[in-house]
Amino acid sequence: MLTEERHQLIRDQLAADGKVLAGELASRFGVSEDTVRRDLRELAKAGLLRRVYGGAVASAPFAAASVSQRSAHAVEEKARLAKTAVGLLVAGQSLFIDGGTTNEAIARAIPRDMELTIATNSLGVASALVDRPLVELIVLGGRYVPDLGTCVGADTLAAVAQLGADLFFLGSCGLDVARGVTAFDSAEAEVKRAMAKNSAGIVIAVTNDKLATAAPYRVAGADAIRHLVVEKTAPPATLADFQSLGAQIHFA
Amino acid sequence: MLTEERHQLIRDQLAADGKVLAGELASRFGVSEDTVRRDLRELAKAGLLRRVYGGAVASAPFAAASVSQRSAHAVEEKARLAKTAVGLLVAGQSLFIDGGTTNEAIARAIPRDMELTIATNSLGVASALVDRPLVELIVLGGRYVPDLGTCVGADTLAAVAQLGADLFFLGSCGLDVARGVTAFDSAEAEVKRAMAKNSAGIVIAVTNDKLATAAPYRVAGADAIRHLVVEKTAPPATLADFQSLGAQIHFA
DNA sequence: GCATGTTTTGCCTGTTTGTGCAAGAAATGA
DNA sequence: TCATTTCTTGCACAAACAGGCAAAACATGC
Repeated sequence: MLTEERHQLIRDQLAADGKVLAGELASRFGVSEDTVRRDLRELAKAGLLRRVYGGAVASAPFAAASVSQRSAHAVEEKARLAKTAVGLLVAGQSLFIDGGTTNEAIARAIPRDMELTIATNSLGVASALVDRPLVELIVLGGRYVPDLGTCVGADTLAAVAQLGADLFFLGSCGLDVARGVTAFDSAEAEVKRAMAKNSAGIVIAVTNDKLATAAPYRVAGADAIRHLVVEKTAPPATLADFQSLGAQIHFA
Repeated sequence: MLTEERHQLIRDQLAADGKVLAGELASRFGVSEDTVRRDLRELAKAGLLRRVYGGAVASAPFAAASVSQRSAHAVEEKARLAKTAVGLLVAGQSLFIDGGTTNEAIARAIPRDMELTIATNSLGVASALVDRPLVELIVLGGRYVPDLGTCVGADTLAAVAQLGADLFFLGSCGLDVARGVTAFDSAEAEVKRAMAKNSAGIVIAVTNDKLATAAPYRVAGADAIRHLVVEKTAPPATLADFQSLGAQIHFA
């Protein structure tokens, strides 16, 4: 049996059942589980499936961008980043928080006994804050975009324009020294720019996979970042670049 | 069975039923309750559900403290009212839906295959609609009031003023023939009035305990009600009064 | 044919991850 | 209050994992 042949059969079963088991494939193909694991690893690297313990599942192409699907990814890391990020907060501050799973983790990590004013266009962030009695929550309405989990558009921009904040927790889609902070969506980037304009400092918390990557729409230059919260394992060279542009680095 | 698979099934049931029981899941998956508890703990950590004693519930704003206390009340009745209320909808319509547990039940009851434009100031309603791909959702932002589960204030009013709707699902606090539709909160009443003004017809769905009661702030006269959805056990005399003022009565 | 280098595969190594069990803590309901 | 259920924590075991290694199959050049 050819390697290519196995790959095709794996993809077929994945399309039919939505999942495959490593052991099952091994006995079906008459090869060792190690070989199957290698196959799965390769296919995962090509983005054709998502590897999980015991096998693999279909890498939902449509829902990949959707917030609900993403949030299962790198939960631990994001929780650690969130914990460090909330350490930057001072009681009484006012914040902008936009969308993204990292920002939702930050919202959940905000201590219940801290008095804050928080404006957000993310329903996920808003939900996380509804039962915080000391948080004055301002919802930035507008047209809701399911893929982003946030509100965007003219209404959102108008609402942002009327507010100011001490800190802006910017959910970054891509972060690169040269290209700055970038987003995948034009309307989303516009809202982020408005928030950045009306806040005194920008805080960005990112997992390693966002570092040194860029998306089409520019939000702000790398020099606009006041605080950068990263994992301990982040590449030091990249961090040094951001630091030289004025960003304060915080390790989670 | 893959861990990932269990997580997905848990989320599916959560989306369908709004709750899951640890013991039930364990026997359904053929694993120990400890494993299910670990699954639930992980999903809760990712913010995908809210852990409760005995299982888990959907992590939506309607699980917030103030609202959840109410939502435990008369769940069955409200689900029936909701089912009848969505029967009034026609594909392509635009709606205002404001807060309240009954309106949240209505939002959940909206069929997934119906195309609608829905504007709401309730986070509970909004989160119930986020995964309806055919619903164009407009969030009416503003200052969030935890006790109400809705946004109110000048920003909300400004957003409402820019929109119009075919129907307005008015979450009523009190409903009396003489005093009309009334609310407990001044700012809340103001938003309701704005929505009523910009919509072609008002729909009110109420449980019996709201009938023939009144709250301090007046929203609209009883003659403004186009559709009134009530329980089968509602007092006929009261209903006759509303009917004589032009309301169409629908029994759940 | 022969030698060389590459690819694929299976096996072995230690490590990680998921699972069930048991004991103690916490929450619930009478 | 007490009894029961549910939950968390620590532990042990098995399954699954990545990486290194060597044998076999294959291609390439002489």
